[in-house]
Amino acid sequence: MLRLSKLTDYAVVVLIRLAQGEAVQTVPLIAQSTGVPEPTVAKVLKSLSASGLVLSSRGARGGYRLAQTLFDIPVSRVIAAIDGPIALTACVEGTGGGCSSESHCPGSGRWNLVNQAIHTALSRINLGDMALISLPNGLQTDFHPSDRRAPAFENREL
Amino acid sequence: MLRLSKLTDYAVVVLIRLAQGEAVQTVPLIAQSTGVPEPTVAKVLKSLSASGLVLSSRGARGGYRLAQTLFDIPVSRVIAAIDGPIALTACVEGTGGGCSSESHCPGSGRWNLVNQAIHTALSRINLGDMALISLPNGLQTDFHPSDRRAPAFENREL
DNA sequence: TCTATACAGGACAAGATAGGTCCTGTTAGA
DNA sequence: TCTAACAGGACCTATCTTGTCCTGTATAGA
Repeated sequence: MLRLSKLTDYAVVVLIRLAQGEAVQTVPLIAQSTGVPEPTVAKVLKSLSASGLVLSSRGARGGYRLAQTLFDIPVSRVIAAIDGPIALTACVEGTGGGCSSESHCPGSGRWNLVNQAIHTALSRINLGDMALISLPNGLQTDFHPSDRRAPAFENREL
Repeated sequence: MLRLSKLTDYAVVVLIRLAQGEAVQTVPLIAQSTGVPEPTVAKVLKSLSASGLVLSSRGARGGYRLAQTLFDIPVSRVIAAIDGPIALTACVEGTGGGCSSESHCPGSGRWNLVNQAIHTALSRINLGDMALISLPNGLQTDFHPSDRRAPAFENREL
């Protein structure tokens, strides 16, 4: 199975949660509302913060908030933030090589075509699309108004 | 990193090898020419045989051969043969559910959009394309003539 | 200035999974 | 009948992911 780490799934849940309710939310609050364990939420948010997807503020009244709207975050960025560069195998340009059977390998660029196709596909889907699909209708109005660009999803084509 | 199993990579190597040289090839022969360990080649070929991508014949003079040309095998079929259905997470329709935090999960169909996009992308790339990219020019004429559909790759668009 | 709050950045252990090996049985050609 | 070669498992090991914990640092408010 083509596998994505659970942490990436959690990251999507957390980001969608951040788009709801208070602008700035703490780790315990997010953990409680999403059901994801608190240390795991913290871990995910650290990665997202390092990638610039969320902004953090320390100290009392601190917490995390989205750096941009869900519709501006392609799925590929979330995956890259948590799992690193999107690449199907170790035999891919840019990952530094080191394949033990490189001499027998009929070409190091074999999977590049596939990687490009997947990256393109993932760049076309944003978290706003995913949130709209996953949320019950009643909750869709719970988005922070500034996080909603009306035409973005209605005329969106995959 | 969005990871594909090594076995899938081996499967592609083995399938491309099967398109070269003798029509029927044994496991030891393929292992020798590809550098992949013999037991691993056997394991991969069993899976490919079960999926109908290769045909097996037992007994002396037996071995494996391609069931169809490389250009008729999309990458998605190889991945499905080795790794099972293409699905990014456990929370996907058709995998039977069982997610422990399903009650908190804001929508089980969240990743379906992404899965569909990836599946579409992978269905558009076939092993013939990959073989042409990965092989040195001198070896490209080493394909079995019947495995080559001239217009297929020259005008192919991703 | 002090204290409580909350993130930052690691280290680490347990469980799951993939990768690889081996064994026995079955089939088919010589 | 013998040998070559695939079929179908079981099984072990190494690696990776997941989840947890600890210590340090920054900030707001009293």
